[in-house]
Amino acid sequence: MATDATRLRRLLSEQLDECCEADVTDRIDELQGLAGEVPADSESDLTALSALSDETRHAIVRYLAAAPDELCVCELSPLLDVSDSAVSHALSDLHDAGLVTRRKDGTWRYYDATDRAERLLAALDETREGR
Amino acid sequence: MATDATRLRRLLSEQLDECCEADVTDRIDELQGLAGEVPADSESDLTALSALSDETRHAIVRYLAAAPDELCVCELSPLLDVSDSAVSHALSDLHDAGLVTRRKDGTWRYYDATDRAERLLAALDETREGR
DNA sequence: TGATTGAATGAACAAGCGTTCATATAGCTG
DNA sequence: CAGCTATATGAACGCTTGTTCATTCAATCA
Repeated sequence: MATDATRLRRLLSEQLDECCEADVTDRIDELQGLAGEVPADSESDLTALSALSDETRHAIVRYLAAAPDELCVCELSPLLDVSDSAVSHALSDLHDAGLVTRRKDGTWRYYDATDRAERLLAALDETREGR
Repeated sequence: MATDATRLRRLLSEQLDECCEADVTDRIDELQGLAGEVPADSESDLTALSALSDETRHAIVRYLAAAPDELCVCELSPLLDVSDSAVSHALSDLHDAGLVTRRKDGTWRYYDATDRAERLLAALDETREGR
């Protein structure tokens, strides 16, 4: 993290009527203390969000979450307007991101949305701006 | 959505012991009916997820959510190891995505995480794989 | 008003990413 | 085994996107 905090010092000088150097360093420490509350393993969070932010993958997860049971590639493909290969790639990415489960049954592979995926979709649905 | 469903027909022929053409079309209708349960305005969902999936923007929202009150650019910059300009760009994107609020106070602009942002972070935190 | 400063914006380049096409793998069936 | 079929995987091209640098806007104060 950058260490130049000249503007921050100026901000504090404004906020606090009387401001000594200790106040400034205290605030900096306080802010950096927030980093402790930020989860360390944010990488899996980023991959999950990134996976869900693509139109194709998002649609797949929506369908999997809406369906009462698991679906296979051949059921998803007709709904999606991209090639089977693209669906397969998308499902692999989603699986790696922990957003879908994968089950093998003969030549067919069945996929379903994970709890993590459903929680994220619920968060979106429940906070969507009314319009 | 693609209309070729030859594989789907084959799958159904396997699943159902006795399978007539009506069964196939019924299943197709059923699957396409799922589309109705998929939110129409998914564009704002995608922008929100995409905005949160970038490391810089994600960190900003984490800090804003962790801080007891709103923060300004000059308080975020020292924590982030990117230029002030990048922070400003990131905050604009987050604001457009509905993930942060913006308040003007003199020359300073204060930002805070929205409910939508906090719900998404909570969904991530509560479903993170234990490891 | 002119100077200074916090923040926003535009252009532009590099890096990342999603799709398609081609090929490979794995399971069934004869 | 040979052939077929459902997915998976790899390479590669084109588009998107995040950063930096430079500039502009906006607000305060002399």
